[in-house]
Amino acid sequence: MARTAKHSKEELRDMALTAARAVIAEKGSRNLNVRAVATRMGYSVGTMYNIFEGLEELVAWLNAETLDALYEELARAPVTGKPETDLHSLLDRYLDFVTANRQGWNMLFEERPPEAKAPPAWYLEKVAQVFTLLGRMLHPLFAPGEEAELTRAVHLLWISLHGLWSLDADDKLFIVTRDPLEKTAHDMVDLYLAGLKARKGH
Amino acid sequence: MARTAKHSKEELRDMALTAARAVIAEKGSRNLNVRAVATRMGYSVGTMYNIFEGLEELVAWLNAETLDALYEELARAPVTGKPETDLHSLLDRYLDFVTANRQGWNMLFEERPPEAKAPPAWYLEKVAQVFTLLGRMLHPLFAPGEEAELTRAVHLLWISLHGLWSLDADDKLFIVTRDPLEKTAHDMVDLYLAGLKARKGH
DNA sequence: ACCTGAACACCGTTCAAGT
DNA sequence: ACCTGAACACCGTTCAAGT
Repeated sequence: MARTAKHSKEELRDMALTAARAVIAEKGSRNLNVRAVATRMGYSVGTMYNIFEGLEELVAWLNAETLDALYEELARAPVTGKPETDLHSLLDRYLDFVTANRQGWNMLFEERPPEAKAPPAWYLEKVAQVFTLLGRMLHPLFAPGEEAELTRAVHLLWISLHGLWSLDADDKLFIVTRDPLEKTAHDMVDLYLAGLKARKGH
Repeated sequence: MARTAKHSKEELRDMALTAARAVIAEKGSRNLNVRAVATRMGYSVGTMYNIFEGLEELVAWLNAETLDALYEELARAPVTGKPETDLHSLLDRYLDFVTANRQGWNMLFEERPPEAKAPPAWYLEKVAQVFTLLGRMLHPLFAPGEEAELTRAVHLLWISLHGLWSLDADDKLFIVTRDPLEKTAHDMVDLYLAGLKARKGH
């Protein structure tokens, strides 16, 4: 029943990713499994292991696509040079993206390598890109030569927002507050801006 | 081979929780499973379902114990009335606890109910308790009648720290920064305090 | 009433066998 | 070379059968 290769490996990978997204859309990311993807793309289980090292790699590819889409969305945010304006409009794009890509977004947080395994270089790069965006927006709040402080501020803000995303992805935000995600995100940025400006005054 | 009940249901539950902690200590929380716990406590698989509704309930009990131990540790933090001092010493207890209870701590973040299922009342209470502690410490920074603002500040700070805990639990903190958890936590609190004081100045 | 353990329904992954 | 699908090694959970 074997067939001659009708598709290149890249095509097969795309087919698998498309099939995976369909499965997720239908049954949720928790019910994503190798057999369902294989069936949907019209191949057998074994072929999945020809395309990917295993399920984890398939998920990694999905997450890479999600991160790319996110960055594209964020990079379109305007930079006026006014940190308040810029950060809030960046945040709005973040929030729009999260709303529009619920399942994919949640899957980013479900990634849990079995053992402490270093993430691939491309992953680190994608994260660094987002940091660069934030850094550009916070830049006016810092004097020349304060690059270390700027970097630090970006990291702290990112970690804080991560707390918010992560609670939201787990549907646990309501345990902390009844306020909507959007309001909480903007409040958090405001508090950070206040703290950073106070620091500048020194 | 059935035996007459030598243990009450409470005793069985304690035995199961102890066995579970032993399994976790040996093989990690990801390798916790019903069969391993049953074997270690000297009972059969079926008995586990006599004690608990399922694996998830066992994990919930473990997490409840962890949260209790955490609160006991935190509640011993001194309250001098100086927010800077108090918050940082609270943070130190947090960090000590996390270091001393790695596995249990991580498990708190792995909890992922299959469907959006409301957490039990006791869970909400335990979280609210921690908020109360934080609120007591931030209290001096707010004028009388600003209770809503105080509550808001507590929530935002808690969410931010959650971002830090959650990255650390996933062994992903190093992606953001090479600074140790402790330093980042204290820096975050400092930035918050700066923001809150700036607000007060208005 | 309590406990057992075989059995069921799933998984991810492997691999000998087919074309 | 590529693909298949049975088989393996695990899981969580159930339940008829034992005491």
